[in-house]
Amino acid sequence: MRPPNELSTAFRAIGLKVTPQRQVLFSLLHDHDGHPSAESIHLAASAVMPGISLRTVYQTLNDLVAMGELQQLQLTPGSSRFDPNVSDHHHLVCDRCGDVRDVYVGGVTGLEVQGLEGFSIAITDVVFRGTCATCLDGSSATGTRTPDPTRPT
Amino acid sequence: MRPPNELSTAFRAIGLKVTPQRQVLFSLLHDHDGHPSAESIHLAASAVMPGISLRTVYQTLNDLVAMGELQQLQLTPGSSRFDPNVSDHHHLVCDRCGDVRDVYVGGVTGLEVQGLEGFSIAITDVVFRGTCATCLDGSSATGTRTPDPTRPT
DNA sequence: ACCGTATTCGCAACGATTGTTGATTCGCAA
DNA sequence: TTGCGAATCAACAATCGTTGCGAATACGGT
Ligand SMILES: [Mn+2]
Ligand SMILES: [Mn+2]
Ligand SMILES: [Zn+2]
Ligand SMILES: [Zn+2]
Repeated sequence: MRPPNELSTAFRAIGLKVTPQRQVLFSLLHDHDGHPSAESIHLAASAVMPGISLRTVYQTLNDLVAMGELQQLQLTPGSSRFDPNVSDHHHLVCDRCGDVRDVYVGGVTGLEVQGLEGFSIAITDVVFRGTCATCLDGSSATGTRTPDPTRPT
Repeated sequence: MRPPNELSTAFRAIGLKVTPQRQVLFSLLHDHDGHPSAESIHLAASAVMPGISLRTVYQTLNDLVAMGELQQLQLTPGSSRFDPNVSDHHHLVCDRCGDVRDVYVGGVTGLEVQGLEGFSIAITDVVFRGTCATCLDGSSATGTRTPDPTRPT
């Protein structure tokens, strides 16, 4: 994501106004290297600007995604994750704790794809799923993912 | 996914019962090469067995996923897609119509990953996003994806 | 055939996200 | 500086996909 001042210009350029709420979000997202959900962004924003509504957070996130300043990720069931890093990178997803981390991958353009049949590829997403270092250590301690309570115990 | 008779044996082996509803689902999923949602599976099942509940469909899909007979995919916001193809393959996702197709990819194990830092990779998912042949042809005709009605027009 | 237990089904409830509406505020171009 | 349209908020309602719950029913090992 570009820095707050450039985002302000970009917003005005397409007829969107630069409000205090949006500035808070610009700033929060700009120096954030994680993959927060809308809810957690709202929480962080509320600390800086009490009273900011979740509705407004969603609105601005949607705007930023539409402008290509923010990436929206669907890596797990449940809520979307938003990624201020729009450079060419990929993701590690921990099965245990749900953590998402950036990873840089070489050789993506060299993948041999069979069966394209006229499909025109715009972007390639690589997702590595497994277990993060933290969850490997205390091998059953720190995980925060809940088990399936579907079946009787 | 394995054929219905083998699934029946596998279900009984872990203490799950083989009901008519489940047999219908086994059969429907076995010879299905697409990536249906729970809803569309329920629709197809209802044609064969009127009255089968969506709840039961979800239940059995979850069982099959837990057994590794079915893959659950989160490719887009919205509903999960279920994939009876559990062989080593990857996916094409059309941005316009939402269609999902199988694709076989070589060179996945040769990807150079930087920044693993102790992360242990179990599986690698590659998702190619772009435009399918059908949507490229009638270039604005066949797409069935709805635009964002978020902002005033 | 019997019985314990898994399953089914319908409905309620859930989490995430968006729609609405009206009153109020505010950004910003002219 | 002023005026207009956009944005916010509050307060809900609604939607979608999925799961929880409980009473009735049906598998299947014996
Ligand atoms: Mn990222
Ligand atoms: Mn597939
Ligand atoms: Zn972890
Ligand atoms: Zn298409």
